[in-house]
Amino acid sequence: MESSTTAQIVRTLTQAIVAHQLAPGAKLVEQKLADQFGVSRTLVRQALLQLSQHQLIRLEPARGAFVAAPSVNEAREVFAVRRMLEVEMTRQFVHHVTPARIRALKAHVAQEKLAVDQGDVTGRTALLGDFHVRMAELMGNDVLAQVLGQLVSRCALITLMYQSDRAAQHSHDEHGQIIKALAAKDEALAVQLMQAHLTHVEENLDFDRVPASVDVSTAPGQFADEATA
Amino acid sequence: MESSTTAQIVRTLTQAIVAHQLAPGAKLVEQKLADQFGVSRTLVRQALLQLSQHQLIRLEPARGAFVAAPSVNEAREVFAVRRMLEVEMTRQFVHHVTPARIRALKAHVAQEKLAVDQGDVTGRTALLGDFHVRMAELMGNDVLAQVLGQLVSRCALITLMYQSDRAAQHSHDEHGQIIKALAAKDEALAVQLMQAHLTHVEENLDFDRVPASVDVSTAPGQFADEATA
DNA sequence: GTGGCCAAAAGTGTATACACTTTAATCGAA
DNA sequence: TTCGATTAAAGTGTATACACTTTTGGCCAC
Repeated sequence: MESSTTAQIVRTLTQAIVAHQLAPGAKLVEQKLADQFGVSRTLVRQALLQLSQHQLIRLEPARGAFVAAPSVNEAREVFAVRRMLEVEMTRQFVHHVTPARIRALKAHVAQEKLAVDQGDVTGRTALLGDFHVRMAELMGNDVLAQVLGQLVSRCALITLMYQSDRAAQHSHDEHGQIIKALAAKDEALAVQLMQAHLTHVEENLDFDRVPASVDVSTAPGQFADEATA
Repeated sequence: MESSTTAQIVRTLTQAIVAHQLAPGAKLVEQKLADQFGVSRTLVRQALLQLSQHQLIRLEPARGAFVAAPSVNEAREVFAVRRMLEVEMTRQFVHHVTPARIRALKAHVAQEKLAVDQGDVTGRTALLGDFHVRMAELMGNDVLAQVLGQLVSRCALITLMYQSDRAAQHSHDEHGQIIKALAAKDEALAVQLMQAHLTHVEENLDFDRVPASVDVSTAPGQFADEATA
């Protein structure tokens, strides 16, 4: 279950950040994290360094690590890049459709449905993002999957900062439609649906909502206390 | 000139790797690097961690750091992703052309010409790659520039491993043509040229050449001795 | 009260120390 | 000689120590 301890810390913190157990802007104090994980600051620092490269935290010299609070502008840029990649990915996917791949996507969307229906915000957000990464993996391009994975992580943070609540179900539905178009090998439709899907996700972000307004106290996770800084 | 020491080490090592002063597969021993840079292993380890995330080195647990030797398959994947991004980027660039931007690109290509004419392999490779990153920057999408920057770094390593010598001039020429098409706001032509350009770069890679055959001893750089391991 | 200065506390940045793993070298037996 | 085992050397992984920076809290002057 655990690979290199550092990787485990990165995973845990990533989840905590993406799930908003750690609020954007919250400070991450090395010694406190070290105590929580039962390791020395050395490993925590390694983890923080990686998280900063994933753009999930900001590292200010001599001041510390702070959970990233992506700007509206940055959000738009991330989505622009995703559109570039995913529209083309969808186009190519149509020509590499196999029954097994369609099955894999359907299985994934089934998981999404579970999370959405149960109101599992954390799992839901992760799964909705992973759908896109899964497509990349199924196309057999690991580099694409990796790049997309990074972008989707950043989107998760952005989404949770700005997304209005009812958008999840909508995203889930659109994934289903996309799969149908892929299965039918309808390139034009699939591309158009993916394009629209990404646009919807972006448009549904409510950039007027003040980021700081997200309520942390309702998520009594492992790190809730940390987020109050 | 130097920001955080670690970043400086990353830059220096990146250059050394991309310029083949450190041969693919060469082992990087932490203490030796620490001595060379006049710092402790702590900072070297931070740098190595970052380089591994950039896919420029492989980090094998308890065994050490080794300069990456990208496989043919990985090379193709990287180029596939670049094509996805850059074709679309080119398409959009046409609609955002300004005289200043065209001038900036021309200035860059002028630098390329200098490096190519002088036979400056290191500078040449860096500049030929940076052309694409520059386009992203000029479009004002920092996220795109960052993602592309990573991919281009990996390409530099790949290119230097596999690229036949005469390809640099060709790439340089194609950059010039692309700029012309952009200046003329000819979307179809610009896209087609970029598409062709990336295909050429990829096709010109000679995957039959044994990677280990690159000659390190002719590059008497700061780290030439390291590369013999 | 308010603003600014000084000192103590908290926290980060880097180096060092030490345990553990891998690698190599040496020696003995077949 | 060659193979295998044993042991020393080299190297990595993690913790700790300590210097330096930032933050905080209190005190005094105004």
